[in-house]
Amino acid sequence: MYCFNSEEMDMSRNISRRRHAWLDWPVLGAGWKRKEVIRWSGVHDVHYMSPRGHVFRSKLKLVKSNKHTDLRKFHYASGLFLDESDAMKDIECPDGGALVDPSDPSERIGSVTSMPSWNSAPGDFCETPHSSTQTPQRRGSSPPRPSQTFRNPLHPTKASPLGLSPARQSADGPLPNLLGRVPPQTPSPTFTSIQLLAPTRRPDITMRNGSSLPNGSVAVKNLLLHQGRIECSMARSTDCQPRRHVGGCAKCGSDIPGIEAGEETLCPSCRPDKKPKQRIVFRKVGQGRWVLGRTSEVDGMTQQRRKRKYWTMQKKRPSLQDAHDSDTGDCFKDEDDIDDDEQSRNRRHRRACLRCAACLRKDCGKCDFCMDKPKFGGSNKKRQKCRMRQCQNQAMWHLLPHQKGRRKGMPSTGWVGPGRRRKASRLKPSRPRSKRKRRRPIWEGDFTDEEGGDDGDKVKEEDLNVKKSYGYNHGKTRNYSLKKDEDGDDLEGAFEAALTSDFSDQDNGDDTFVFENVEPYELSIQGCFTAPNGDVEMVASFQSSLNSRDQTGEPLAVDGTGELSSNGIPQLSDDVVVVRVDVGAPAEDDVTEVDEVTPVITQIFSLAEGTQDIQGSEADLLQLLESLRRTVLPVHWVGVMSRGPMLQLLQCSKRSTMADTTLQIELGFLYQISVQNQPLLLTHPLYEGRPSRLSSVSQVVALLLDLERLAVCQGHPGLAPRPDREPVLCVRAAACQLLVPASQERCDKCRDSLPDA
DNA sequence: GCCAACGTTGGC
DNA sequence: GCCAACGTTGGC
Repeated sequence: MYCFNSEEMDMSRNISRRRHAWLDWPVLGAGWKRKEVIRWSGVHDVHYMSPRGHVFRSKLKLVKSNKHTDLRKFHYASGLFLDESDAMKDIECPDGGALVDPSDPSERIGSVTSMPSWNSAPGDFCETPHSSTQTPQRRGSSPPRPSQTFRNPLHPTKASPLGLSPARQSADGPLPNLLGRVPPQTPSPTFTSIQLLAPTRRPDITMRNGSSLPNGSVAVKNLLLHQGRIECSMARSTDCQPRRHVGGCAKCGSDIPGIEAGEETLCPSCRPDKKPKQRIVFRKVGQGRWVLGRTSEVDGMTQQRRKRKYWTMQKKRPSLQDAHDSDTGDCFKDEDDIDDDEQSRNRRHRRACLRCAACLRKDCGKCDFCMDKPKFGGSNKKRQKCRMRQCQNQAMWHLLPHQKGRRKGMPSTGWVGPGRRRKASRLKPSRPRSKRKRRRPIWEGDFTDEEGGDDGDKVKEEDLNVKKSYGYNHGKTRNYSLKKDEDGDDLEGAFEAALTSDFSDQDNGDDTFVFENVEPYELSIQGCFTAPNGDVEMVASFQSSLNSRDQTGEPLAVDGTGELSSNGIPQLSDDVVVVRVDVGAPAEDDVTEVDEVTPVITQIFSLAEGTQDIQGSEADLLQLLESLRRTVLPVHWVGVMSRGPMLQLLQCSKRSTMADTTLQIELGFLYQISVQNQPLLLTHPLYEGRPSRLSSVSQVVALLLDLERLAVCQGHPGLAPRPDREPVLCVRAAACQLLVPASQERCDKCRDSLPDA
């Protein structure tokens, strides 16, 4: 076994570092640099830097910025021109105008001053008779011949573990491409098997112009060898003549019908039957999530553990965690998790739930992040996702729309972002914020929500509540008239304006919405309206009407046909304007996903008088669901169908005081309310004066609105002493009422159980 | 090969 | 502590 000495180890490290360092790349001209980046996954990326420091990460960008230079034959990965004659033509003919860019001569590839003529360069290594003239090469009549050589002879060196893959490719002879074909010209295996495996030997590749190519790249070498443009140290030896095939199988030499001379491939017997079996298999198990091992190798326990680790990792990140997601699993890790966690840290997490309105919308094209994007004419410095597209549940806090106000340089017209937070007076809710929204209490066994609960987080959470609650109890009515977005996406416009309405500095600077006196109502994302003229309009004056359980006339019921009114919207009341938002069929995915976190109700309570008259069908529930989806629900309430069949209304925001509350409507529109899997007792005041069945949209909305005025009883801290800094775990009194008015922290029963009570 | 954007870092 | 800048990486 060969052991590296310290010098070789240092050199190897240097080589490794060099692969991430900028190297001069005179092929493109003086001042140009090139860098190879090897990703964690093993993928190689190549970047170029102009003399002015502009970095190009793709050939497209390179070409775009050098429109006057023909880079069609520039091999981006290797950094060389595939056809030397073309390269020389470009480089040697600056006066022809092809290279001249008066506007930016320093950026020009292959400018006169930067790249001397290959022919006249001192130390020209072209030693063949043809090297003094370009004619044969230009005409393409001469077969490729070694026209370049290493200035410094190479010496066989011991193999290094670095760069094994390309070396093996060379050592084993030419590898076929996907079609089983091999390059027509390959260097001697004797040479490649030793030299390309020796990263500790990095002799310079000397170009004709006398400049040295940094040859840390195996790809460069392979290309040069492939093109016959360089020679190995044994170039003078007859053993080092490029192996050439006239045609036929490159491995056994047999003729292959249909293969012309000069074209090489592998015969069927020599061609690999199939792709080699991967020794390491990553399986994609979800959006952005991968697991190691084949399906058969991943048992349920492993999946569970990996899922737990995934969320363990997520909990460490300062993000706004999705309400459902963080409820899964505990945060304990076993020893096996450590390595995987280390890997996980190296991977990026897609900060998108892919379900919220922000995730589903398109780039606004107006925020600072969009303006930074190259497609919007930006310089790509920020490289951030559109602010309006930042996930409401998982985005980094500082990227959210209201976190970035107008700054210098932002346009004064058009959308200017949500802006700075309003002055406190404008944001102040009608009652103390602490009473309006409370943090969820910590319950026994609940480890999901309270980590990092420092003051800063509290502030952020409050701000989040601000963000997610588009309306406040100002005692005013708001009329929204939201212009359709430029791309015609109603939802975008609605969401954008919904956000903007509360956070923009320009309360009246934008004519897309106005404020009038109306009872506030927290508009959910789905609560946007489309006017017949195509504009998105919203009139949020339905608080009173929706809340009127005893309003004159029968509450709007979903009729047997499920028909809507003439304008395609369910009739709620005269002062409610509802516009279709999502008329698609209930997404199965949604049902499935929400189902995972749906509390399991083991006991059914119903206000129906007796169970013998249960009537109705699943179709009735579906019609009710469809109507609910077309109407305005209190913020973040979502209706889904689940097994039973059962229509469930869930509060999707974990920040809501109703996060743990579920309204279930069963066949016959019998319903029940559960809080943290516990049924709300029939004696609860919430049931008073309420119909026994929720057969209409207005009844459902009214109940949800009433629920939003409540909060989950925080219980009382247990009697068991807790060490300092340990979270206080709450327990409930035996007869806890579960839901209390939002102004109260706990019900009477739990209050009586307080230690000092 | 290219784009999108996540996550870190250095300057302020 | 904030944030502009950008290295870096995942996905297509």
